[in-house]
Amino acid sequence: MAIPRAARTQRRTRIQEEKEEQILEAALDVFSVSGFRGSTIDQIAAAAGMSKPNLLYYFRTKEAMHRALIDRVLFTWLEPLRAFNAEGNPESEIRSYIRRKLEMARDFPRESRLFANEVLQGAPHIEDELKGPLKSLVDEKAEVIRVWAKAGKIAKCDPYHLIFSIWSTTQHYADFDVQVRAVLGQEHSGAGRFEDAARFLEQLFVGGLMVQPV
Amino acid sequence: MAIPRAARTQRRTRIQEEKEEQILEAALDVFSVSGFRGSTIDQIAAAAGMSKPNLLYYFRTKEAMHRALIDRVLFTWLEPLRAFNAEGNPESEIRSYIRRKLEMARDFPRESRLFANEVLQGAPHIEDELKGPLKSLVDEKAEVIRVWAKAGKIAKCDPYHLIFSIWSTTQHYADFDVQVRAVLGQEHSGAGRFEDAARFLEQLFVGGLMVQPV
DNA sequence: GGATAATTTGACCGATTGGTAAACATTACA
DNA sequence: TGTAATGTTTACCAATCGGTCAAATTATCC
Repeated sequence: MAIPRAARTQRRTRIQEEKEEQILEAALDVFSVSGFRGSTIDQIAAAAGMSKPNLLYYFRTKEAMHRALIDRVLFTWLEPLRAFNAEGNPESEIRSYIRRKLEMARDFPRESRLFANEVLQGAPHIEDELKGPLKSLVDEKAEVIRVWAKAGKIAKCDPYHLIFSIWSTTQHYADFDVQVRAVLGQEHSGAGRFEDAARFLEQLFVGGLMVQPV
Repeated sequence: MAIPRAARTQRRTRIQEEKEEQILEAALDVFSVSGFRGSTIDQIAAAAGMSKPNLLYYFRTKEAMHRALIDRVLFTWLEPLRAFNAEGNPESEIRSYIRRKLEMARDFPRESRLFANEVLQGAPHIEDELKGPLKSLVDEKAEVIRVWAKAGKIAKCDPYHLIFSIWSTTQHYADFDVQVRAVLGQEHSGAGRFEDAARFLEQLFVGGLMVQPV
């Protein structure tokens, strides 16, 4: 007789590790495209190459899968911002933050779209994370930027909107990838677009922030 | 005997005008939050205050409703970019483009989210619009920017990525509104955030583009 | 190798999905 | 005011939805 997964307290089996990994990978594929409401368990089961009841043996509900996925991805997603260093040189910190965020957009577009879908639809499942851990982290880093501005190391500016603008410009290349490629056309849709974007964005932010405004 | 709407060629009735308006308004509410797949006809019918079959009398399928909505919204959505004027002063043109886009994010967030949902999910219904009318318009305006840069009126930069960055930063305040408010906290989530954003973005883009880079 | 626990499957459930049929009600117009 | 066209509703459909169950299968451990 099988014991429902959530009731177990024992150590996880090898099979459990593998299958849960498999499922979350498939779930990322599906949720990142269609959002929570638009995704079905059948789709995820098909993508994971297993039957629906089998999938539900590991995650008892669609919500549970989504939550596990969010939890797993959120931490790494905030890594670049966490690496933002108060002691560093402002210009190079901002440059490398942009670069890191762009690399994540390039290498983990599904993760970006997972959050984009979620936030776009009102963040019904991650409201707490936004108001809690995310806000705290941003508050902390905004304070760093504020101090830099006060010390004249960068232009006076609203640190929150600065962070928003770095988020939006970089994640744009993951979330709106289809549009970016449609507009650039086939000839400029290769991998090079990320380097072009990096060059432009560093120019924009360094130029826009490293001089005192009039 | 009722004639299915799509088969009619006659002039539209007063009732048709009103009801179709009502339906598209409700559809915008629903589609902009849940995307195409995640929205149901029942939700839209409820939001429009009419029965499902009644709604289906005016739009025969969910797809037809979505398409009508996209068609209606796309034109006005591109208005700010269309207003971008080659003869104008570069600085003030960029400033007013940012301002207009921000005003649209503030006043028409549902329209922004409708497109965001669609593009995020791979743009299955508007691929042609992206590769056709949208690309053409962007190509045209990118050429204007390129000429400005060549003439030394603004810094040398990739015009496409400049446009992308204006899109992303401004639309961010509509598409990711929940996140923006969560991070800013209650005290800074009032209407003033759009003015703060405008101030920051104008500073960023003018500072980043009006001086020649090193 | 056998007992036991973990895993997988097919058959199924009630609810919801997009959409239809036809009867009924209302409106526009002569 | 009569009537034909337009508009609305109730009842319904097959397909799909999230999820359950019990039986069958496989892995683990002594």
